[in-house]
Amino acid sequence: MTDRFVSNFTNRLDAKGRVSIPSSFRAVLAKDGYEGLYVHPALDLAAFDAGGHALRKTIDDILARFSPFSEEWESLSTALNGTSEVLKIDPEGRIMLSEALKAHTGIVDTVTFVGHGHKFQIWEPQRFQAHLDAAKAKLRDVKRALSSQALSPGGVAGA
Amino acid sequence: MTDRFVSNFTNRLDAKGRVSIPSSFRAVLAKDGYEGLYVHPALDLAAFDAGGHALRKTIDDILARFSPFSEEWESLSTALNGTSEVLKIDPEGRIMLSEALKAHTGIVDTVTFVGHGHKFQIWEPQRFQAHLDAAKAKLRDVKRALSSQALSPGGVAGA
DNA sequence: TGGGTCTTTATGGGCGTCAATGGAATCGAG
DNA sequence: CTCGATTCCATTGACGCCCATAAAGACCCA
Repeated sequence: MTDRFVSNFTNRLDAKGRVSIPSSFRAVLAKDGYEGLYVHPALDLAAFDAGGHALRKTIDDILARFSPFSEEWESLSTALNGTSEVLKIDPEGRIMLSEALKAHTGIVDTVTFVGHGHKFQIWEPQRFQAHLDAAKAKLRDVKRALSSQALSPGGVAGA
Repeated sequence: MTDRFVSNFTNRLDAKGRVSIPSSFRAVLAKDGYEGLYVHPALDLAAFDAGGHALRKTIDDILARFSPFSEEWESLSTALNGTSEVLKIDPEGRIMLSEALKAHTGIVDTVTFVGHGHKFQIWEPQRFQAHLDAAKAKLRDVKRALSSQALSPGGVAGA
């Protein structure tokens, strides 16, 4: 139960710009053992990816698929490594959002944390809602494709 | 007998918004061994799917088909991981329904639990009744198709 | 088979604990 | 000394855990 980021939570920034990481996410991070919170802008989205060692590993794995001299490697590494930050987590489990993070996400005074298994994302609530609606539509398509192959997520139960 | 969710039960929410998971379902969950109750909205139904490891695995399997950081992975994970929740089960076998769950299902003060083998569904009783009627009508069609099909090999299309 | 009892399950409520948040105090670099 | 950052303490409300009760059913026995 405490080894994956799931669900979504919306918390408020206080006057100093601090915001609490949801308790269940903190539990996952504690297990992961990373010092601080590793974050980088999500590719093509107005969100940040966040996590610990598990997230770092997926980044390294992705980069390992390309030759270190290729253009793909260069641009991916720039996006994933070059613009990442490590946010400090205070004793109450709060973080301070950098200006870059707020600018990229459009966050003003409310933050939505979205679980993605090995990582989670940081969104401005309204933008997340829009993104979620789009994702649901996409899931419908994929589900239709998959169900013709006898594997369905939330549809008819097999036996 | 205790490894599949079967039958349906209707229980009431108490003043604190708690509701008892049917005893026979608790027995299945205990066997599954998952900590808490894993739930996510059914895509095209006003219901939630609920279960343990078995349900969780169907989601992981779907995501495993895509590469992390791909657009497909992102949106599927948003819809699946981002809207899943892990509800705590109290010592009496009760859960608290989240606001998201109540909103999606239309549940106010009564809940219907419906067994689906490896998972079960959570419904607002009236809506479930309507859904059941529709399912029965559909079943008649399937039976008719089956009987007029005599004994030829091959499968019957799913829902 | 009928009656009585014990067990289980659903449900209600009290209370302590923790999480989210706010603000004060402390620290450190310039 | 001052500003910003970091840690420490306080508040409030939600939630988890404990115990109580009622109703239903299982079980036992004559």
